[in-house]
Amino acid sequence: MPEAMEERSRRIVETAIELAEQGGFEAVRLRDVAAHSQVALGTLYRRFRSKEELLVAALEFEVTNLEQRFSVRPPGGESELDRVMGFFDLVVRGLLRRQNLARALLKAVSSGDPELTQKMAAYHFHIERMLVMALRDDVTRCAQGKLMDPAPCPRESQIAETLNQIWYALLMGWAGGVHGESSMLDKMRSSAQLVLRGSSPVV
Amino acid sequence: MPEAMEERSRRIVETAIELAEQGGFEAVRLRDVAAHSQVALGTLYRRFRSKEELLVAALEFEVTNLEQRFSVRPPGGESELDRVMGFFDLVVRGLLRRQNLARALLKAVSSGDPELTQKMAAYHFHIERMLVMALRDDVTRCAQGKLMDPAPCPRESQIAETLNQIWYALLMGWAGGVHGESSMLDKMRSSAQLVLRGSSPVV
DNA sequence: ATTCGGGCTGAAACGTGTTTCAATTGTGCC
DNA sequence: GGCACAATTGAAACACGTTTCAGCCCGAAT
Repeated sequence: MPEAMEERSRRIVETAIELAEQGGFEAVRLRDVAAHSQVALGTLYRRFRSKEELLVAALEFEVTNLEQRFSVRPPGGESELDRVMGFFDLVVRGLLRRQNLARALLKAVSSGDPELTQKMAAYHFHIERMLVMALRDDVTRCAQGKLMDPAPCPRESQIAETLNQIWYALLMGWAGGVHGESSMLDKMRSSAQLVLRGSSPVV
Repeated sequence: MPEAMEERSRRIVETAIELAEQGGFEAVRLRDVAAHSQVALGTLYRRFRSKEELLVAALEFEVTNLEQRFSVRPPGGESELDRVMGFFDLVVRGLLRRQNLARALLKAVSSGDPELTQKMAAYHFHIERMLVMALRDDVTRCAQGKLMDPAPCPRESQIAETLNQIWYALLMGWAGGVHGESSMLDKMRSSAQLVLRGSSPVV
């Protein structure tokens, strides 16, 4: 997780992740988090303004993780569609490994708290960056596997943004039990197909 | 407020809507709702299992409302894009009139509660039905302005589902303050353009 | 070493969603 | 009328996010 994070805060976030893995959003009881991370409740609240903010910090953590995996084994494939879907496959594998955590983070994200807007924007930025790279089949790295800014062209931005929106909605549906992971991927594939066809450079 | 709703329940939902209009999600304090609707807290909980369920009932109410407006003044326009955007304009006008309510309902919807899955599916069904009608430029009504099942073809279903997903994600962004209503509509338009281009029958 | 200030602690308190329960009320049935 | 049964009530209690506060600790400045 992100560069500058002090020991204590890190312990808190890690505890939150553990608890969320085990029992989801409700299992992240802040009293427990504080106790488990050997910190007073007041301290926890000094670092994180709310339960949601804590979980969003956990999300940052996990997104860094995803970027790592993405950069190590970038999705290959012949077509843009295949590569984009390769990315979503990667994400789903991560989700399935820790469903409780995933649902907890989604719930935190969708709390609608305007205080978290900025962090959410950053999150979307990361996802869209990976989508652009998958589109291009070109994963440019910096040091330590950190990803570079791909400087997307308008078409790429538009596609990535749209795919990200669709993906977000599908995740929400998955979290609520509307559909399972395979049907989620199916829907994503057909939507992506639509979007990519619609964006193909004028022939 | 669908057909069968008993007096007491209706009063409760209406109170919830009032309070949400005035102060958003947090202002809907169930004790207050109960008091305002002249009902004991226990009664409220007999009818609605949770705050979220109550607000989702309010959403049903509002969707019926929207369908009414939709059916009275269906969005016109030359192209599929124009008509679809006409629908979203309609929705946005409704949102803006009562932003607090809108945000409250969105928050309730995105609680991720699996108990609400069914109601959410119903909600999406209604939205997608209107989208299909907008695509066709053919709003078929039953009695009392109730909408008929348009029996969408696969292409229509696919488009409507995808547009609905994008719309949902944009709404969430709006609720969180990521973008204002005009930029939300802009984004919706460009995404819709993409989707519709991609779905145009093979030329 | 002393002092200062900020963060930490422990514990209590508050607000609100949710649950529980005994007593009451209303309603259909005999 | 009297009865059974379910819904309603009022009030209390519980759980957990959040706030508050008095006292303590520790490192920096003097």
